[in-house]
Amino acid sequence: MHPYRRIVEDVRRRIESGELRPGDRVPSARALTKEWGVAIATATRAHAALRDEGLTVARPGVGTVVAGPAPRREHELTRERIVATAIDVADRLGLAELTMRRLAAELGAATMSLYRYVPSRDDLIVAMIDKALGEIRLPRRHPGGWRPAIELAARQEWAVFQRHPWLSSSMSITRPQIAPNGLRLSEWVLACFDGTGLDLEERMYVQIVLFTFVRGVANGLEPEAEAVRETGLTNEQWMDTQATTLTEVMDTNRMSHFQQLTEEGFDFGLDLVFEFGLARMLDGLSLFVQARG
Amino acid sequence: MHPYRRIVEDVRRRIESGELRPGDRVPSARALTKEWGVAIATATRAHAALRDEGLTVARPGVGTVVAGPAPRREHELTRERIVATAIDVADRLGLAELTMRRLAAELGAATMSLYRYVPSRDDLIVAMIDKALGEIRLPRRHPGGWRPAIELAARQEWAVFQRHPWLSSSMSITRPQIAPNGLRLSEWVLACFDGTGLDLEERMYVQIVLFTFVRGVANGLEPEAEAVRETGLTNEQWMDTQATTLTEVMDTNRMSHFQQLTEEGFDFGLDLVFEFGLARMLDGLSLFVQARG
DNA sequence: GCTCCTCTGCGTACGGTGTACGTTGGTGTA
DNA sequence: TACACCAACGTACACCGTACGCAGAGGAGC
Repeated sequence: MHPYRRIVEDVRRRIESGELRPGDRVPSARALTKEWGVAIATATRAHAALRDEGLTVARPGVGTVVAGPAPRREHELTRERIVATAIDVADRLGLAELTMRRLAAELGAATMSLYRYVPSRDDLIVAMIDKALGEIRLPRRHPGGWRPAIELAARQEWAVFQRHPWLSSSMSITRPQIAPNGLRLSEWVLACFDGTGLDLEERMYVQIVLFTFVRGVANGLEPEAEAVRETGLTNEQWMDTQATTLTEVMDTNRMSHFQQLTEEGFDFGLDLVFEFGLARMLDGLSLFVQARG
Repeated sequence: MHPYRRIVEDVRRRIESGELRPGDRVPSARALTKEWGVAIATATRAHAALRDEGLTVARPGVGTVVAGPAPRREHELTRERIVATAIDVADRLGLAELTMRRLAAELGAATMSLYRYVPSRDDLIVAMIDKALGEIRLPRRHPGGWRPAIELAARQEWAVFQRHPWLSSSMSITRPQIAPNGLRLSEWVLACFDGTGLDLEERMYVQIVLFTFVRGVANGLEPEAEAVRETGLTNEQWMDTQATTLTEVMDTNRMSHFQQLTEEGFDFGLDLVFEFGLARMLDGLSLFVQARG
């Protein structure tokens, strides 16, 4: 048996026994020379044989690696892992606290290592946006006509914005970046109107207006979350602290309606604003679709 | 004649001749001792007499100043002037370029001088918001029923957002700060519905939803302006540069509607989005008001 | 065995930010 | 003369994003 064969069989055994799993690195050529006391040419030949048999894959600059879908290694630095962790940090601490240094610390890596996987902080945020939008799950077929369909889309969007308070403001700051999942969403809404009389341009306006509305309401989410983080106060408690300033302004300007409202007590909630606005919006769109149909 | 009297009469003459105007500083006590060769007690007595006669006002730490409404001095550092200049810079360069150092340079002052008049950059921005909202001019009476009235309000808001592209995103980032001019605006919209069946809480929802919509559309303004500043490209030209990425994504995901749309050419404009959305919104609100009336 | 190129990970340093703190030189007043 | 006050400002700090380049490990080919 050729010496390199012995190496191949040994590696195969270690793969089959589960000692080496997909994605793990097989000993490098130089390591094999030491381990088996062979020349590097032999080691290279073993690598080549392993590759020919489909057991391994050579990744230049990385090493020879066991083939197969690599089960994510725990602490491997990865664009995927970076983006996911960034979203987690932003969800917990707010987008302002998401600094490259903090993110690196969270990942247990050095700051500059991140830049191997992400061109800049801005690009990272775009990636975060896309991933967050990817959470939106829409059925393949549109249920029960256009109205329930786009209502479903709006509610899904709203849910994502609630889970990620930083999302809406990020989307308004960045130029409409090419987020594949954003396009997917748009496409779905455009398709809702198949069978109605709306042409594509009209559908596009509907889609933009609807999304703009949802995002607009969601813009109130981040400050709310941040204030709770910072002061530990709920929205209501904070309102109370501002009440004196508020009444002062109201008094000097004779704002009767406002005054009455605060006296009666007004439980303002973004959720209710969303519900109210969505209902009006859909009503308005209904009239438009009817007129075009 | 007592010596201090001579001083008083001299200052009076200089005020009446217009040599000293309201807001100007009368020579300090120490200056008078040198100028007239008198003791400081005499100079102080002169100051007291001037104050008693209502000609001047003593401002501790500043000096004795000619009474009357001070016509704004040209290069005097003032909260008013700081806020106005800040708005100007933000309009021209964008909010991100509005740094305390740049603002100070623009004002011909040292950076830290600004902090005498403004507690922090965030507070400055709140002041800017209020001042910008103050540009909105609404008639005392509401013209022709609630619908034209709130349409007018929405258009005024839209105009302000267009003049100040930074405004909408700033308002979404800061907590609903107590901006007197914002309250004034809200009050006006609330009053639009006098005579309809809407109670105050319902009006409040209408007001918030309408404003949220306008602000939401306006959120697209700043990135647009910034991109033009940065790259010198118009919105359309920029779209072209992204076209390749776009079509790539579209092709791999089979987005037929989107594809067709870009082939036909779609002239997307925030103005048109605003018009379309506003019309739908008002239609939707009409149904609501009718149902309540 | 040697050279060459690639790839990951990372340390250092730069130019920017908001702003805390303390100093300076003038003021009116007791 | 001593005191409290105030506008203006210079310096310094902590923190930010990130350009640049280095070290080390790997495979490929001669």
